[in-house]
Amino acid sequence: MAKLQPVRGTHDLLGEDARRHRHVVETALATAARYGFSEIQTPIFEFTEVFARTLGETSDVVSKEMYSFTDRGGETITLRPEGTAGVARALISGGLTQDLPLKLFYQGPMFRYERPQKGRQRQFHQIGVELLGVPAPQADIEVITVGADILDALGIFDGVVLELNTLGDTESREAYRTALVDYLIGHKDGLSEDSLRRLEVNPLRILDSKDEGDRAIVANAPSFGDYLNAASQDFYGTVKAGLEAVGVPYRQNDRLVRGLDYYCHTAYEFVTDRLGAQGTVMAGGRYDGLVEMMGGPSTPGVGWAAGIERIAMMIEAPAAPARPVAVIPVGEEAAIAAIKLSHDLRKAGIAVEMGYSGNLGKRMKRANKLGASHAVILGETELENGVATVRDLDSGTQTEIALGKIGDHLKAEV
RNA sequence: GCGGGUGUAGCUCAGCUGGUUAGAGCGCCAGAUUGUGGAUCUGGAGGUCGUGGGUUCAAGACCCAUCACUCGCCCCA
Repeated sequence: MAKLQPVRGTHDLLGEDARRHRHVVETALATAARYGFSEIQTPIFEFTEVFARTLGETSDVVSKEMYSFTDRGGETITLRPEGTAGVARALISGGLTQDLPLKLFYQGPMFRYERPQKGRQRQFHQIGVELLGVPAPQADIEVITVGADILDALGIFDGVVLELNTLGDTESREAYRTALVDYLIGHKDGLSEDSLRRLEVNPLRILDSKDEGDRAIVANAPSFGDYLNAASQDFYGTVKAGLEAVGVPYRQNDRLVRGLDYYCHTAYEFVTDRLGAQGTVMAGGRYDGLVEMMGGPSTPGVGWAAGIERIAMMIEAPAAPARPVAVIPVGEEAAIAAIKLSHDLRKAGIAVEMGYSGNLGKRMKRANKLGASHAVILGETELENGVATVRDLDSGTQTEIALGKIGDHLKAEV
């Protein structure tokens, strides 16, 4: 470390960036609240097992991207790489299965040891929702709809496309998986190196390979739709009908898959072409097997997560904070009076800036730079008369106003 | 983890085929203006040219390594 610098893939957030970030979180939380979601904050670290068990030992996230360490008590701990596992753990350990159905919203930092890129950092932030305890497709519809509504509230819905697919129930998925592997083994010679590896680990993933050779083979592969049993078809049909009813457009994407075993039925992603290689803005699916896999009672669930940084890059800049009023003392005597006046005005709900040094000219200059709407000048002559000079910095006009009435005057002006 | 690009002041960048004291604009500080800002003018601060090696009489420029950012792959939000 030659120079003091932030750890690779981490960033400081300030000014407009911080405002964008906050705006995403607040908009999402407020929107989700209208759908009955309430916030849950789970710890930033969990026992490593929580993630290893749920994400699968073979997944990239678990096998090479986790920030894991042994703490001073000898426990194996991992900084959370995603939010669902922690929520599922909380459901089990907190006995929340008594309160089903549950609609939870979360937000916060996640950690993955990945190569940083635009829209991909090692510490990144997600918002997400989980709807637990509802086996019916109405839950899927509601979860996708709240996501769409959030993107709409953030003004980026027109920059995004909802891609939708179904993985069917376990029976359908196993049947398809077998058929797909049989087919792919027959074309083994033409598959890319990556896909040969996927064939072992996660064959469904080959469906969305970007390799041209793979694509040619995949084009003639058996179709998932042919392997869906009646129940799975019904389920998916209801989800689609629901989305149509609420007017959320979607694009069927047969190649959209989820790697992990506990995913079933609905899989979806809101994607964009505005962020380069990082096209996925919000993604999720149904995970009926997850809670049981973690050792809890069989509990269906559906949810999504979205990258705050990615969304923050897409939205319009949020409104800047309200313009402050600059309180300017002139001379020693006025200093304390100015502190009191500032305090009173702030108590009255007005944003006040009062510099720490400088003469009137310098303070005026600073007030201008801060974008102050008014300067409230408090000098000896004003003090004697119990007034302050209130100058409108846009028009340049100024009047003397009694100290007790300044708050009201300023509020009336704005 | 793999492949490509970039790295000069707080910011955006210039710096010719290596040549002597590294520049501009914006921003910052100060003064013109010791109770009145925005404009203008004047002056000033700020750079081990990402870092470490190497080649050369001479390196910001060339070579190697390394760090960071960036684009794509992998994976994913």
